Amino acid sequence: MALPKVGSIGEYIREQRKQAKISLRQLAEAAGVSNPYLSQIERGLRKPSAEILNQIAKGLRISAQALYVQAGLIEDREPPSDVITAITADTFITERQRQVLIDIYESFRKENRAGEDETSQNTQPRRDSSAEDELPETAAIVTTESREG
Amino acid sequence: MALPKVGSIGEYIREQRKQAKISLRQLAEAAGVSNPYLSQIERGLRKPSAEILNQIAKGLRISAQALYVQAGLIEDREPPSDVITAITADTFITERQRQVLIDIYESFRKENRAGEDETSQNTQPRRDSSAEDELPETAAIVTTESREG
DNA sequence: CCTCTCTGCTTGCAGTTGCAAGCAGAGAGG
DNA sequence: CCTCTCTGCTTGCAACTGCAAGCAGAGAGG
Repeated sequence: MALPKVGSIGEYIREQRKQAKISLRQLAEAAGVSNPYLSQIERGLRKPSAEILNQIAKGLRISAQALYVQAGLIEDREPPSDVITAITADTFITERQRQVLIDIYESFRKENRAGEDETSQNTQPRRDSSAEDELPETAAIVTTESREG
Repeated sequence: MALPKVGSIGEYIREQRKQAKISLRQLAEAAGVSNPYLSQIERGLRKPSAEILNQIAKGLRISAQALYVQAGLIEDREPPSDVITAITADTFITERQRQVLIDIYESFRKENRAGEDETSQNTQPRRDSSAEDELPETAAIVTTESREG
């Protein structure tokens, strides 16, 4: 772990804690680490072990993975969409059906990407509700494609 | 990190080293850790940090992730083989879209189950070709459901 | 016999990790 | 004013981590 990373894991933790609106002591207790130590970690004075990071993640209710990434323990691997992988590997449906499912899935993601671009200009992203509004149109498009295909 | 896990990380490392047919000193050098320390790790006398595990993984030419899993730092994320599980866990699409995909997937499987019952009476299962014949009907049914839903 | 090289391990130690005890400041309530 | 509770931080210290120096055994070659 390079020193720059350690500095940023502390900042990251403090940032997450502030977002969660809890005090240092509250997080320390929730995480099961001492509050002075947590303070030192946040200020970059100490380099916590993976186990401590795990505990802090639990206290913050975020994934330990996220903290490991910030701490430089692992690389940030954007998982290739598990859905596509799963569909591709699935043996219970035919190749044609797999392709249909993948097309639908990608169509959904494309719509959500477009939806996110639009909502990013609003005050708050309204992800679920905007997707619900768009869903009927999406299904119609997919249906048309299936018939032509 | 529970103690049992530490014990097994050492055994795992020794095992991998034996498979690679290199001596403890050779691995230590390749990994950039001291050989006495590596010896202690292999025998479970010391609990190495994630950074040391990273170095050892490099020396062994295996993924650090594998060692982290053995050490209990992260969970072994088997890529979900189940399409439903993958869809459920996907954060790129909305809950509603997830449900739609799951419904389609289950519909496909249901049709394939019926198709398999018919083809099982034949000499050889002709899964792909029979599925292609059935696909137009399947798509029509799905389309109807989507519009009604 | 010897020396040399390799093997894995022992041991002492410096630096690091994580904690307990406690400090100082801010705010609330009597 | 006081006490109390909360806040984040300081500090001393025990235990741990990782290393350097070195040991002992095995095998090879002269």
